[in-house]
Amino acid sequence: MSEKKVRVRFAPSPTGGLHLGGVRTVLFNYLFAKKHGGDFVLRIEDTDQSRYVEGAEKYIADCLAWCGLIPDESPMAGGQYAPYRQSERKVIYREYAERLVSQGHAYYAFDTPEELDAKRKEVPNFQYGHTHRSGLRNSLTLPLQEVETLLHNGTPHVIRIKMPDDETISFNDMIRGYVSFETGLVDDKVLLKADGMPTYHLAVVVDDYLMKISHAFRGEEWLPSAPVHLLLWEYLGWKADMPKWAHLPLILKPDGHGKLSKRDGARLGFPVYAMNWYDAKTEELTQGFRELGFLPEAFLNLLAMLGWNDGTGQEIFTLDELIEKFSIERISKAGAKFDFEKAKWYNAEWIKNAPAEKLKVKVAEVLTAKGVTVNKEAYLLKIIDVVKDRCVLLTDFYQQASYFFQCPKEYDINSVKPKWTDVKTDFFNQLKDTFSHSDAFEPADLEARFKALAEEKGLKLGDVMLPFRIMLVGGKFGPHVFDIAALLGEGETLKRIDKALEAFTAQ
RNA sequence: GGCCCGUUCGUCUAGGGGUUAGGACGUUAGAUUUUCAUUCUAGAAACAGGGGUUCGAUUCCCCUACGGGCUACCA
Repeated sequence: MSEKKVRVRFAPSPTGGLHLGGVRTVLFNYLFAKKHGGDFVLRIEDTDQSRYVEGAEKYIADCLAWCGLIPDESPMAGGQYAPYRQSERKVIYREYAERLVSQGHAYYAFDTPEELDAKRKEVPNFQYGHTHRSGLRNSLTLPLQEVETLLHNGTPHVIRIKMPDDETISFNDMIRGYVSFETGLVDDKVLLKADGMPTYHLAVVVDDYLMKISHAFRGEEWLPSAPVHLLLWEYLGWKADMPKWAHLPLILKPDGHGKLSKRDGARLGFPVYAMNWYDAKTEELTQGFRELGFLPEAFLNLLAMLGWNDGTGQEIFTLDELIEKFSIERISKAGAKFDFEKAKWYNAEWIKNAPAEKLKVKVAEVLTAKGVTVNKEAYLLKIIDVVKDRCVLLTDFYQQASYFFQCPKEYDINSVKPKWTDVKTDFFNQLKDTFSHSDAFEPADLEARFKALAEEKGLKLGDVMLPFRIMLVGGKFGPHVFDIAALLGEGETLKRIDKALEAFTAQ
């Protein structure tokens, strides 16, 4: 059993955008698989046709691609255990459901949803289980003849598992340790729906078996239905092949309580989905981490730290390091509240530590998207190096770098105009002359000339430094002014002084 | 309501029978930077409560409280 090849799966249902909790589940699956030389498969659980959303499947694949978590097998890439879309495996499930019925572990139930709704209203704490199933319309209560007639006539029905009245079922969760349940308290879950599609409960067991899944990671919200799955593995005769379970702690809302949801992002002003998600039905766009300006490396890094650490205090990890150091034993049990401030810190760290070469394509995209023309790569690289320390998000490069490519359109005029004097006008006019005599146009030389002139004019350095910055940048931010001037070059610097002077001295 | 899971600074967490309970984010105060950011230094800040077990519990056990999840022909 221990020689069994590691195979894990991420099994989302294509119902909308991919939540950060989902990406974390992918990550942990992926890390575990890669660490053990195993396979990572993507399986689409589209058994609920009413919830199917067009485009969601491609979106999920795109998210994984952006993150660099590429499945070894998937509906798109195919694989030995295809198909990987449950809707395309529909015929498979019925056979196993029927097998369970014939073995007495499951039964046909003919109650309509309406009847059950009524029952739930009428009976407090109603459960379709050993306490109530004897009073309902199913193959356990109806005469054999009638069941056969109903079936023969194509009467809509479901197949439900028959939970034992009084058994204790337990297992060893890789994260939580020993967990146990009383079967009498769990209801007879539907296995096969009236439309012939399996529910998650049946499909997950059948497919995990057929696809030889060795370890199953999923959110903690699945823990209560684990006994159903355990029983199914047993009844189907596959117990020896059952994957090891790992129920991941949930990602919670930063404020208040409960699972983090898409709505929280909108409410609190941060993304929850990996990438932008456009809902055609509601015409609603939900912003993603990618579009907000996160690096995929940072996104993965911060997700990994939500519920896992390597015990050393290290917080910045590359994907390769995560693969190397990942271990299930170090996953925490408690849910984690999502902290967007810390998320931004991770991104800032990744931007700060990335070589300009790695950032150039993304930065160029940010700038061009805003209408800034970027054509000289060597220049772009220098600019990135000089401003990346002040960017938290990739989109910050617009504000931090665009003035290197175009003259500021607006000036922080309030910071200069009230204190403007003719002496200053005079100073800057002469500065142009001094600067044009600088041979190299290097920061140190420019600074020396600037200082000498200020002294000559009897101006305090502080009185002209800030105006000079605003002339070149437009606002009170950016690297050292003389570095900026040098990067801009003589022509552009003089031009900007002129242009700003006009604005500063206008009535 | 029932069942299941959980509980160390505001947040993410390390630790684990005897510690000044450590780190990070955020925050506060300084230093550097004649802008902003980075960087650096310092500070405030936590073992939910009650019972056991023990010479000694934050650590082990039980209870309570609190939090979360599930309770669909959704996943």
